[in-house]
Parts: sequence; structure tokens; C-alpha cells
Amino acid sequence: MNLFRAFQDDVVAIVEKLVKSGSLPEGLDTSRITVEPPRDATHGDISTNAAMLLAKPAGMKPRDVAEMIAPEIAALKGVAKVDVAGPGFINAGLTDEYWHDRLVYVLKAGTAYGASEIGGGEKINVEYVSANPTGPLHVAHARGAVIGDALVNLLRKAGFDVTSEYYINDAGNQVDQLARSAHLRYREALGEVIGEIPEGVYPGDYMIPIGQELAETLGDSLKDAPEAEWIDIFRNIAIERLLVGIKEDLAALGIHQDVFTSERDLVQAGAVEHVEDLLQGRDLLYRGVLEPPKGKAAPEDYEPREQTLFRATDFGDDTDRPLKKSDGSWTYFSNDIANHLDKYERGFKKMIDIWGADHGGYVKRMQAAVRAVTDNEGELDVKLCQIVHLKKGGEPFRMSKRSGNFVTLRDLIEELGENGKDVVRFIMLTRKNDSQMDFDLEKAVEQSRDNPVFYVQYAHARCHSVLRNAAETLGADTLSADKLVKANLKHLDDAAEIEVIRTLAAWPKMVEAAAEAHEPHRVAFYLDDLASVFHGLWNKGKDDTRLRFIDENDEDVTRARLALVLGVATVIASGLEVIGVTPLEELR
RNA sequence: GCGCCCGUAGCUCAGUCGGAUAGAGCACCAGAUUCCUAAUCUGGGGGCCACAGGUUCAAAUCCUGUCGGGCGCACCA
Repeated sequence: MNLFRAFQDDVVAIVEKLVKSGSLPEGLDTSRITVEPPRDATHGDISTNAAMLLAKPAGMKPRDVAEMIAPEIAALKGVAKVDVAGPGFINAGLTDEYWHDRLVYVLKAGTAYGASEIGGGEKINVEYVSANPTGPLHVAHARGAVIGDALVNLLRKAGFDVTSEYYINDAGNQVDQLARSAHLRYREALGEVIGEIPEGVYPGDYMIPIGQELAETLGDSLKDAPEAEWIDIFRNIAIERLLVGIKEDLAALGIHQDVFTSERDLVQAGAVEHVEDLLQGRDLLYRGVLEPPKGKAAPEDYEPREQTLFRATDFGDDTDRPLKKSDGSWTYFSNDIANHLDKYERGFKKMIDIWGADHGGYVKRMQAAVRAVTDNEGELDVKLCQIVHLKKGGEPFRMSKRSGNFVTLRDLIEELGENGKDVVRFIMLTRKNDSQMDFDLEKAVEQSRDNPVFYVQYAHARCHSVLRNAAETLGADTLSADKLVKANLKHLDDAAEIEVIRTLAAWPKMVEAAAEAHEPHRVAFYLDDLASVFHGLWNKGKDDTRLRFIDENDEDVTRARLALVLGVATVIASGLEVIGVTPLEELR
């Protein structure tokens, strides 16, 4: 449960009560009332803006409204004191007992703690990676993969019914070039000297084994055959093999998407004609000529051509967009509309796509198309990922083992050693998705405060280290959550201890806010905060022995503190679960 | 020329559907450590939140314009 939401309900109830008693006028809008933690901790534990919001419509001064509400809040369970401050904030401090109850709640819930119902079981589709099946994944894909996957977990925790999806771009020119590349490697495997690989054809070494396989299974029958005879076969096999590799690359990052949708299958099933019919039926298509882009030099081969255009401007786009090329064939755009319409027809009103920033110019038209084709029922959010600059010790990092001239995802993970997956996942979430970032391979494996992966992992391991130590004298079987939940938590009375619980108690709100904003990076920042307050408490114990977790002379106090330690470990594990990082119990 | 994203401490970045005196880490300065893991800790200095208007009880946050940086700009995918 999100405690702020609970208090928010209480405040709204108080306002309604005051309306009923005639102290406040009727017809007030309570929907914008919030209860939040004050930014400055000296203002208490919770704060509401209710008085400032209601003052104007009620025709009263904010402070007067506040003075009416404040005593009612003071009467709520768990509230220790209430102040009216500033322009009309009502601040409340909560009792230690209230916070102790929160800790009990954490221990009872385990890593499920933080789960929310705000999603209400609503279906939502998250499409990410969707790289062309023309080679192994590289670093540029890693960020979108991690953001997408963490977002999926986050939305699930927030109560949505999430489907994770990969759209396979297996139609069009690129995969034809792939087929040609496979044919070239096939000829090479049959002993031919292929020389320089032509422009546009994929040159990577990863095509060599596919060529060899084709040579073994097909013999030399298609060696000199015209393209039309082999291109379908070569394309299908190459795509299939590369897709297996891509899935392995994703698995190395701990990613297993639910649905892989083939563009080619959709096209063959007539999904694009379906789009055309739908748009036609809504009178959103016409034959027209697109102007060349103004200002900048027009493309050299520009000539006015008539084609089928979609009225994207009716839905907020800057210009109408072609559904068909001038030769009458479908554009990539039209296929992608079919993809999104297909999702909608599978029951997803909410859709999220994770794209690279270089596709930013494509967002408006896709959103316009989704609205058009779903009669404004469907809703597409697009998260753009800015590029990642790989560094090593501050210097740009390049290497090329498996393929042409880019760093593959596998290379990256392997370069980072045993915890490569966890390091990549965490670091990728240490920036907002739309900020550029540097990924320094040296810093990412450093064991220091500078490295958030380590800092958070270490906090978790440190918790378990304490529990292991305590187990030696108290017995491991007495330190489980269901035993520690019965500890006498009254002993947790130091401000630093309460501060830790307060941070634990913020986790459910964090999950909800991050899920609503579609921003998984907030989880990584929260975990860094939590680790920080926990390490802080630990360090206090260094100066003040009375605050150490284990007091050999007082088992009662020790158990209370171990309950807190277990609570911290639980919430860190819960958060790491969301971002897909393994909570290590030992770092040695 | 148009569209989108970004502009917050010396550096890298957070900043909750608008909330109180704008935060963190690094770097810098001054101290601490026979102690459950020193795999450090405490304190301090440092800001016209790019700029100018507007909306609001309240703006880093929303709107308009300007400047600076990135990305994208017929039928490619």
C-alpha cells in the first residue's frame, strides 16, 4: 500500500465531512488534492496542499481552511503532530509506532512489497528492441532493451497486464540484402573467391557459418541460379538463424519477450489492406503530391509524384504522410500502422514503443496513425533512447570481435566479466532515457561509491552479512521474516533508524509514480538513495556502538534491528527484481 | 527553413501529474578511523535552474519568444 495515497483518501474524506457540516461550501474539486513527503524533512513526514487548492473556490484564506482541516488530520491514527506552515501547507509528523507498522508490512510482504493495483489489470503492450534481423545486437540496442524490459517489470508490479513484444522487420530491402549476403557467403563456402563485398550487402563474419550451413544443406544447385530462384529460401533461413542469435543476445541480458511479431506475416495476412480499408472508410486517405522539404536543399532526385497519403495533419502531425510509394507498393510506415492496429485488435489500448533517438522524427506520425486507426481509443507512448558513448578509462572504446565495425552486446557483457548482465542493466538505468550517456567500462566494475551498481549490491550484501553473523549466535532459523516480524520494534527509536524505515515505506509510491510516468530509471535512483541511508546508519554504528545492529548483551534489541536489516534487504531485492539485477548476498 | 529532445553547482546528472530555503555523486577544502566488511566516514564552500515575457496563491517544472547543443526531415527501413 502506498501510504501517501492512504492519507490522501483520509484528507479527501475530511474535506467531504467539512462540506457536509457546512464548514466548507459544496461543489469543491478534491481531485487535485495530494499528500506527499515534504521536500524538507524538518517539515514532517507528510504534507498536503488541500488548503491552498480549496481556498479560492471556497472563498476563504488558505490558512483558515488549513486551520479547519488540521485538527481532523491530527486525530488520524498514526499522526503525532500537525502544523500549518508557509502559504497553507498542512504538515504532519507520524509516530514511531506508525513506522514500525510499516516495517512489519515490508517483512510480511517480502519482495512482493511495493506491488500496486493502480494498473487495475489493464492490458498494456511494450514493444522494444525490434532490431532488424540482419545481424547480432550491438551496444546501441542495449539501452532500449534494458529500458523496455525494466519498464515491463515495473508495469507488472504496478498491476498492469503487460505483454512484452518484439516486432521483426523481416520485410523490405534490408532483408533482401541479407539474403544476398547469405548467397555470397554460400558461394564462398563452395570455394568461390568472393572478393570485395558490395555496398549495402551485410559484410559481417557472422554470415560465414550461415553460408556454410546453406552450402551443406543445399549443395551447389543454386550457386549460379538467378536471384528470383533463391532469394526467398536464403532470406528465410538467414532471418531464422539471426533471430536465434538475437534471442540469445537478449537472453544474455536476462530478456525473454512474450511475443515476436513478423512484419512479413502481417503483410501476407492482409493487415495492411485492412489499414487502408479502415482509413479509407474514415475518409482519411487521398491521392496527392508531397512538397519537398522547405529550406534545406531538396533531395536531388525530387520530382512531384502522386501517391496515397494519410491525413496525419488531422491528428497533430506536421504534414500528411505517404501510405504507398509512387510505384503503388506499401511504405514501411503503412506496415508499422498495421503492426500497431494488430496490437490494438489483440486488446491493447495502451501501447508503449521504445525507439532509438534517430527515429524521433517518426513519433508524431505513428501516434497520429494510432489515433486514426483506433478511432482515438488507442494510445501510443514512445520513449526515445539517446545514444550511449562507450568509454574505457575516459577514452572512447572500440572493438570488433564478431562483426563488421561495431561493438556487439555480447562483447560488452563479456568485457564486464561475471556480473556483466547486472552491470549493463543497472548502468543503463542511471540516466533518464532521453539524456545521452557515457558508459565507462572501467567505472562500471569499480568497487566504490562512484559506481551505483556496486553501491547498491554492497548494501544488500552487507545486510546479509549482518544476518549471517547474527545467525551464528541466535540461530538462522530464528531470523526468518515470519520470526523477525514478531520482534519488539519499539527498540527502533533512533532518528536514523526511523529514517531508514521511512525510505522503505516510500517504495510503493515510487513504483506507482515511475510506472505512471513510464520511467524505470527512477527505480535505480531510489535504490541508490536507499543504499545511501542504510550505509549511513551503518556508519553511525561505527561512531556510536549503541546503534550497531548486533548487541551481544541484548537479544531483544538485536532482533528489532535485524528486522530492520532484513527489511532493507527485502526492499533492495524487490527493486533489483524490477530492474532485472541479481541481488547478491555476498560480494567477496 | 521545419519538427522533436536537451540546457540545473567546476564535472556527471536527479528533481514526484506546479509546492515551502533547488538536491546527490564526483572534484575541491578541513577533519575522523584499535569498530558488525575501510569495499571509508563527517563537516564546509560552491546556483540569475540558458535568457526574456506570460499563466498561477505558488514555476526548474506549464505557455510564448530568443539563444546554445543533439537528432530527424519526399516515396528509405
